[in-house]
Amino acid sequence: MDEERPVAANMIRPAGEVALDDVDRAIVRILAADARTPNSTIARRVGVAPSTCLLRVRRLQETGVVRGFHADLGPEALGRPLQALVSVRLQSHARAALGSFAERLATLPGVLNVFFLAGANDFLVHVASTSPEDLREFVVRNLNAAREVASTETSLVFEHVPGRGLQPD
Amino acid sequence: MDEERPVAANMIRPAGEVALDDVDRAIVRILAADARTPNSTIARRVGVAPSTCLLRVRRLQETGVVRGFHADLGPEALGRPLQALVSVRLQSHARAALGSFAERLATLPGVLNVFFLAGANDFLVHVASTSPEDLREFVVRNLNAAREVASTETSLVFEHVPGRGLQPD
DNA sequence: CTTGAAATTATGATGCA
DNA sequence: TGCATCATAATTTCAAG
Repeated sequence: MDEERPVAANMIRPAGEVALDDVDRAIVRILAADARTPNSTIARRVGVAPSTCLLRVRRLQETGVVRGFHADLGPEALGRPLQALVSVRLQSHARAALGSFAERLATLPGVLNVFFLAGANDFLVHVASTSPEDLREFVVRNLNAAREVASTETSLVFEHVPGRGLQPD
Repeated sequence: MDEERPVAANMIRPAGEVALDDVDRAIVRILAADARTPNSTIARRVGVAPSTCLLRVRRLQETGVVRGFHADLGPEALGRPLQALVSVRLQSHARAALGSFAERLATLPGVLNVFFLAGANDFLVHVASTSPEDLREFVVRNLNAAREVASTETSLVFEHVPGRGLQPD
């Protein structure tokens, strides 16, 4: 009696800014801090009825304010204590295949983010590795060995400080 | 009768890798995909009793495999459609204040991440802005104007592809 | 690890401003 | 339109086996 949750059948395209009132903003803040907070608790904290709160949360999802809820995993506990940012410069003729190349990168184990960068005409790969050897092999095998890649530059991440992010005031 | 949830009184420091069995890995995958999946649904999908599943989830939190659950917010819907990565190089004498400087940066609206980079002896700020003017003002006011900062280099993010991340096979 | 039962929560229908 | 109340189904949670 549950199986697949439709989540949001008619998702509004995240084209423009969505108007939020104080209740919406409070809900967003709570869900950003702890996505598993029960609906009834959110309702009480923001001062509305649970049914109203449920409607608000669903609307926030439908309007693209909330795109999803995810567990935040600990890299060290999962055996990937070493993070790096790898800046990649492509061959000037290989720009066409950029999309599919990055898509493939994004599916590799340990790849946290891929950023396409405008301006420098290259991209940045954020990766978590099990060891320095693993990192080196990742860069050599998946980046340097690719025909599309002209050069790479690897920077070790000494510390990662999550910002306050997108939370509304 | 709920108020503050203690979450994990005796949190194990994320010093080393944690051994996971198939059930743990399946739970992690489900929570990474949708952190609001009901415990009973997780239990059925991974093939254990709900009470067992609840214990597993709590252990995953205590051991640092799961650090938290967060709503994924849409930058466009929240009025910050423009993302950038700003590489910052510090004055060679200002390294001591690096920590507090980055801490302060991380609390500014729109700052998604701050990465301390070893090797290049500088750091990278991932920021979401409301407009090009807003981005420019952010860089000038919070970075260039700081005494500690020697130089910055801003790259616009053309597209952000989330990787498969840390999910176990 | 499971069963089972009590407390808590989610959710939709309905009525009110 | 937006919200609250209420009733019912589902879930969480813990004690025992």
